[in-house]
Amino acid sequence: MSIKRQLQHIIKNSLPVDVEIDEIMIEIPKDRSNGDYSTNIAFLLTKRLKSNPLVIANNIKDKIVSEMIERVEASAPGFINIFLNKSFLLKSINKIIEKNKSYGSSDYGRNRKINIEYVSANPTGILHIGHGRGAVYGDNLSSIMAFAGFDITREYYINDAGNQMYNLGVSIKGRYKEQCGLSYEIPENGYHGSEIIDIATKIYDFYKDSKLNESVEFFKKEGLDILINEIKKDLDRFRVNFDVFTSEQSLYDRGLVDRTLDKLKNAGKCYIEDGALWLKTSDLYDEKDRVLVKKDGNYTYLLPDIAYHSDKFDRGFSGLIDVLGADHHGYINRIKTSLEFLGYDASKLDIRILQMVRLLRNGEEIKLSKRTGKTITLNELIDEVGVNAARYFFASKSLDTQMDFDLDLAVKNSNDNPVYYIEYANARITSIMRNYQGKILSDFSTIDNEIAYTIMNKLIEFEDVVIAAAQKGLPHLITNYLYDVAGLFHSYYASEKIITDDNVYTGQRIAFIKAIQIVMNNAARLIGIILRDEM
RNA sequence: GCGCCCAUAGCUCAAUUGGAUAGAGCGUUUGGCUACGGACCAAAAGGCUGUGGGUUCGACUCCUACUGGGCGCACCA
Repeated sequence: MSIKRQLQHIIKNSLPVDVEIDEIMIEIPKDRSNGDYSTNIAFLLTKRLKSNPLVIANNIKDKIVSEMIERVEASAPGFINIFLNKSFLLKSINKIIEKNKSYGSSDYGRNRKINIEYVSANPTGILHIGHGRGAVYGDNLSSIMAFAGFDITREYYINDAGNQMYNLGVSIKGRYKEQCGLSYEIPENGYHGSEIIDIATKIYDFYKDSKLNESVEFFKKEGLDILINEIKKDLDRFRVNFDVFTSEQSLYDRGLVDRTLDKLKNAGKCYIEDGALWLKTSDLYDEKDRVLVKKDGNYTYLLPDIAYHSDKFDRGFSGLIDVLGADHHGYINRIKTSLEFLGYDASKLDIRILQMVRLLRNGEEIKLSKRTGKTITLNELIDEVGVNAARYFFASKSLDTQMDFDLDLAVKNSNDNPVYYIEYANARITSIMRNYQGKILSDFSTIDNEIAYTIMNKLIEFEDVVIAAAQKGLPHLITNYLYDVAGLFHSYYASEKIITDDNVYTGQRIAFIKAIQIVMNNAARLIGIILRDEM
């Protein structure tokens, strides 16, 4: 059980009245002279106990007793401050070593099945930096929630149907004709990225000009295969993983889209106007109604999207999470409304909006544009700064932050990147371990260093940090935590020598730094960073 | 115009989602390499948290009105 959870139980038992366990807020004071942990429960009980918080705190404090607690103080205006005892902290070192890679994991999620959908970039081009942020967020959230005891399915939705696919086919065919030395044109809403030219070149190299009479459909299929492959390859390189790729076309093939349309009609939520079929989404959360079937008989993207989300619910997930860019925020209300119409609980669909990444090069903004195809690809980014630094960069910012990303600056600063600081701590530990030939001990009678205790306090917090990150969907709590641990280790390293002639002294410290290393690597793994042992 | 998001040190970002004296990195300044890896450590300077009101024991955090930015407002996805 995590430290906070344990303290909640201990405090609950000390109270004169019954409270919900989660009403007891446990915090870590910024100033450690206010305790290792503190609670504000006394403030919350003022009305029920008809007394002032400090009096309540004083009455409660002596009833808070546990072998992990050294002492408890009441502090104005009513905080209860808890100090852990040192032998408890020291014992945690053995616990960490014993649990090793599973240290920090918990059953907090009670195995609830959660589906997390992220990236889902249209296969009309390769991944650029903007996709990187969503990819890192989704991947990290998945890892963190899985570690906190949720049953996570990582999913990518491939929009391989609809008219953007037709435009892809037309664009590739145009470039193919260009390869063949013929006149060509790319339509206004076609795709102009250099990868489209690459695809046409591949087709030309293979078939020469024998495919000039092929329909757009042929080029569409060829392009789709190549692009999906490229996307998967890039994600793999970026250590972003998926369990399931769901194709939009497959929803049509399985008849789910038509069935969804029928259900919506039967629910009485559709009407016809101007030759199109509308869904009355304004009945609930949406500001206006949306078209499901266009005048020309084609479906809008919304219909298969509703079918897709229904299918996810039908697959038995108790919660769905969609990771979307800020430019899609208008989408939330229409999809939620649609799902309610079909009888699903829309509150179980959690849509996480990430703010946009503004791309700069030499301080100048690069406008993403289909027309020019100008962008910075994910691959370019990785080539320049590496996977670790790129992932850390995205992971360390909260999703509400509108970030500027200047590739030139990133390359220039890559040696100052916090990830190096973390890796350096890991490399130092590895190096010390290599230099030590003796035994690793499991009692810690000689360890008595303030920084060391601060570190132990930090290490035992890990499970709570993971739970908080999972619960709130904030992977950057893990990056912050990891950075803190690395910093503490560097301080400790400077404060006392670890390898000496004294085998007891050294063997105890080796165990300690081993525990630090375990926690650092577990945290790093959750955010897709692999710590090198050598710099 | 309407809706969502944002505004914190010179710059890039945190702040345990309402807690105690708002913290890091970069940059600037000072000190430390005969300590296991100096890509490090110790320290200083830098803030009316965009502005004005409000809510309460307590506000960067919640409400409200402004100011300034990002993103939406399709029979595109």
